[in-house]
Amino acid sequence: MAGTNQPKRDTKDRILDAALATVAAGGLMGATARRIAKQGDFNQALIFYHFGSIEELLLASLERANRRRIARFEDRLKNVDSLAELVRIASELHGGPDDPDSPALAAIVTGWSNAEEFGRRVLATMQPWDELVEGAIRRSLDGTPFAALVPAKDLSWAISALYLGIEMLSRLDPGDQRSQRMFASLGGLAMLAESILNPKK
Amino acid sequence: MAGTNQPKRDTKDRILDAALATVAAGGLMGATARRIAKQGDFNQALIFYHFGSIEELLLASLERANRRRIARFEDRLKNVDSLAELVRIASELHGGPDDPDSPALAAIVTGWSNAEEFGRRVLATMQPWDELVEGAIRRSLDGTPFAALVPAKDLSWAISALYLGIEMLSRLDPGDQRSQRMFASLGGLAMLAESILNPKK
DNA sequence: GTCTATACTTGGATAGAC
DNA sequence: GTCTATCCAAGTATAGAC
Repeated sequence: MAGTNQPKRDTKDRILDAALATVAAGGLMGATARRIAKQGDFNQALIFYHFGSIEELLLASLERANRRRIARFEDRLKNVDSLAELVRIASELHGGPDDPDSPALAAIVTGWSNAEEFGRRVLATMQPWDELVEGAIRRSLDGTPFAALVPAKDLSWAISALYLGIEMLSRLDPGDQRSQRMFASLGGLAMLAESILNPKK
Repeated sequence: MAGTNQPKRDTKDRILDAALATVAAGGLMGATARRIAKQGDFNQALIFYHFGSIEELLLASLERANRRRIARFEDRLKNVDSLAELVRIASELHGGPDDPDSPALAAIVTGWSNAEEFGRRVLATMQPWDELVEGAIRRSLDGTPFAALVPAKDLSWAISALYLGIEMLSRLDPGDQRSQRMFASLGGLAMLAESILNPKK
């Protein structure tokens, strides 16, 4: 496959770029062969010639983008030795405006599209949970030093995110063993944290 | 709309049930009008008569299932006053075998299907991250009481889940303000936890 | 390797009988 | 309110010329 030279200037890369851009713009369901080809200004048939199918193309683009991100972050990650730093890296990874792949990666992994009407209504559905969790957090932290330091709203949002992520991951994972253990550990952690911070109870 | 009586025995409910079941089985992309109708053993045209479109049907089924879950849990949630209990509820919510809606809800929210070949490959893509994070956690917790109590593997899995959830939520959220603040709070939290547990640093 | 043209399939949605 | 039949659009994929 890696011949002596390329005829034009790596068409496969152009296709991969176009796939990512198309997913970023319209979500997974919007990433059709026709639209990807239009986005990258090449012929639709090339996708099948080079990748065989849309699924294969999507996976290939995910894998390439992921390799890039890992290459950019692994040195730092390998030397992290504080939780605060770890959170900072995740934050960069998430919000970095210099990485155009980010939305496409999330879309391929999570599978749903951009924040149109549909997205907003999905979000609205979750709001009552958010409020319930926020109240629970407030009551939980009441009287601990955490109450002043961590806004309950932010923490409840994080918990919503964590919960959704767990649903998603365990859905991709056939066995679903890890989520069970994870919840157990998390429960132990929460209990420990409370006994340290709020022994009065 | 709520007439004096129903002709057969609430067809709309049957359609909603079938939609949920179909999504649970084959993911969002597998939830086509024809398959939903086959699943519920009714006519395809009824979907459009009662709901107008597939999107509307999916949203309606999400909303109904969500209302049910909230009704079942809100009393307990309103009285939670410990983080450990909160985690326990989330765990029940996640793993409860008595709630058949769970996979469908997650699928509608997350948008991608069941753990076929595609899902496994998506998962495989994330494994290197998992390992990097696990290492970071081990080094972070080294020398603290947490090291013995919380398996780094479980914690790293939780962090992967949290991260994906954040990506997903902030994608649904047009403004994307909350994720910024959440990361800030989370960073502060991590720093605080470390200064308490490991003042030697 | 790249293009044009097109075959084939599936899916959303509607018309109109009952 | 439910059924049959069908239209139409969009999508994946392939054949074959260049």
